[in-house]
Amino acid sequence: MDQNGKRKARATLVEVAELALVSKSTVSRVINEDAAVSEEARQRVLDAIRATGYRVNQSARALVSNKTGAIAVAIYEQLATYFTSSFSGAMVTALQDFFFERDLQVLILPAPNRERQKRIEKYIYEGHVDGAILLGPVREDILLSDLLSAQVPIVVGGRPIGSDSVSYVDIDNAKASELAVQELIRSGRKTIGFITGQLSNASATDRLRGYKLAIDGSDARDDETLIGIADWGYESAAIATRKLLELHPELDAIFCSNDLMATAAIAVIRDSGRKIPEDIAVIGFDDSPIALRTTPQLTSVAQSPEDYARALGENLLKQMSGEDLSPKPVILPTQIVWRDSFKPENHK
Amino acid sequence: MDQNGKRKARATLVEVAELALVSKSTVSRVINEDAAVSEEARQRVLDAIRATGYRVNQSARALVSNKTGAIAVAIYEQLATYFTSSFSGAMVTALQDFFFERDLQVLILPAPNRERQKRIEKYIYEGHVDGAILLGPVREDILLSDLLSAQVPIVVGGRPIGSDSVSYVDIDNAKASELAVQELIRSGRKTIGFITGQLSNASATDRLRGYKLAIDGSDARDDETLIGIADWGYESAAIATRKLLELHPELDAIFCSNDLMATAAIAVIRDSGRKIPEDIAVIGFDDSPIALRTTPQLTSVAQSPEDYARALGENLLKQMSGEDLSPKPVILPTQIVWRDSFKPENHK
DNA sequence: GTGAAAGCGCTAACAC
DNA sequence: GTGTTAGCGCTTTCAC
Repeated sequence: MDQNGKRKARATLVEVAELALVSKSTVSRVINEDAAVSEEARQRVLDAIRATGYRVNQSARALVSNKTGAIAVAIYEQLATYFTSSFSGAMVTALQDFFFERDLQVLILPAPNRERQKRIEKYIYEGHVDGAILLGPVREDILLSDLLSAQVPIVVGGRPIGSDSVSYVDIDNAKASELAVQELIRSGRKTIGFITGQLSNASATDRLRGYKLAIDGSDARDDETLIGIADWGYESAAIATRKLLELHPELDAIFCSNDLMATAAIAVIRDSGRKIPEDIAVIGFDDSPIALRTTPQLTSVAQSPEDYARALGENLLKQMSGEDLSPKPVILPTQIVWRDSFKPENHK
Repeated sequence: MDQNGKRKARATLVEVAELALVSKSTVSRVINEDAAVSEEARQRVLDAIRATGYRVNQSARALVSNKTGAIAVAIYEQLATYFTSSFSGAMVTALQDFFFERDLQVLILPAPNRERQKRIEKYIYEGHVDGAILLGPVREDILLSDLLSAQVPIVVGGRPIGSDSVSYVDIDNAKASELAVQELIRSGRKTIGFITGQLSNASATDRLRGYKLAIDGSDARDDETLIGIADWGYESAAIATRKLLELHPELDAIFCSNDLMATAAIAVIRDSGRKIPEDIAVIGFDDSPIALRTTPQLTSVAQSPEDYARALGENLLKQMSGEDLSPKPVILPTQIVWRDSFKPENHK
């Protein structure tokens, strides 16, 4: 069998059947724990499988059953960058748990740029997977192209900019942001800075919108220069905070679009000799573990990674079962987790 | 076609062929840019593909061609944890680049625990992918089970503990570590601490071995309590360093098994009021970007993520082509990148 | 409870 | 250049 050093060919169903003295139908039944098979035949088949080292050929199975048993989780960003947010990390882990329990394999597909995104979309619609979850800054123009017309079950995490022809799960970013800023205003803060992440991202624009809404309906200072633009990362947020402090020495609160940026803000504020929350109150977004590691600990707007993952998973499963094909958004609630960087009672 | 609201069935080769008035062979040729096809026929086929929205069925193609066009990169660790090391992040990115250029799709498979590892190994040997790269703390007993007997092309990143029946790529951890410690000794340091990562990991044990080798052949203090055990992370390394400083106030150097832990060591040393490198020299491992962000900047033992990725990729490709099936290690060289936390001229 | 037979959608000889 | 044909390895009716 192995005459000239070649790799031994993989055993097939037929070979197992021959060795077990049954038909390949019976072998198939045993493998799939399907219909009733006599215990005797079952044992013979199991032995033959062991003897031949048989493994099912997934391509063949997928061809006939039209199922691959795999789910793509495409991440439209550099992986290392994506996983710096601990919300993302926890969420992807929860996603894996969700599908693991349902016997589906999660494939993480990194799509850091346009070229790769195209390739991954091709990978998805050519039938390597039964469905896909798209994470990160997904843009409509990229999405709509081939993926939607291919009718593959798809759910996006976070509302894709400008798109309403695809299912997505998101939190009410604008509302969450508005509520947080309102709390700052209620405590008597008047000059409230805002540090935003990249505005190519829908959640960034929504959180910014919420901030503006809260400011608009109040007596707090309304000034475009109170908005610092960063990129979700530490460095850029530190720079933005420094600039804010220079421009507005009377600043008495900062709301940040994520916790990592709030960490930077806290460091810069403390370096400047100001006290938190007495002089400047700080609120972050995501309630990630780093919110516990700052001094003082960070008040943050929370979303549950587990709930988020479950919402994504269930939506996808529904589409995969053909139950519910109309695109629909799922909006998840948030709440503020109060810590020392700002509490409602910290009046100014 | 879409009578009762059902999803429109996907077009097949035959339908395209009928519409284009050619045989399915010709359609196949056009799709695969294969043999010569008359320009006229080619256009008709292309039009028909567009008209029908045809997409190749990967399962069918894989069944007959015995190729999936995908490579698994299994990560035997929590993804978020794995990507905290910037070497890992850069390496995986380089790996993606490597395979992208060769038209192979990289699938990241997170295998944080035994249960998942089993599932992923099954996924691999059932033929979803053409080959696999295993990263993280891979253990022999897990590996050898089914994967090797299934004869799937496999390369491991980092020598798996106790295994020699699988190809792997690694740096010469022991040698690299020994050289770094020898430099410390040569500069006159006598009480050299070592902070190790989890010893379940082969590179951790090798780096520790190199440290011991260097100490053994020298007049530096040989004392088990100079070895601090941490888990590659910041917190545990900070604790280990503090303990080291308490136990050995005369400590004049610390060598850390990775840069993140060296960062922690630096912070603790500076907190204690000691100067780097005057009082205590510090060397890290990996030359990751954080080595540039410490004060002082960190001297570190370097391995190139790109070279590492290329070595993994080429080894795997060789196995996939059937060229080279014998398991063999590839050992990559390292060098010390000198920065301010220690230089050869910083004599004690 | 079991087997025979059809066929999933594609590629790859092999003729013409 | 193009069509015909024979499978790839599996699941799944449908008889028995």
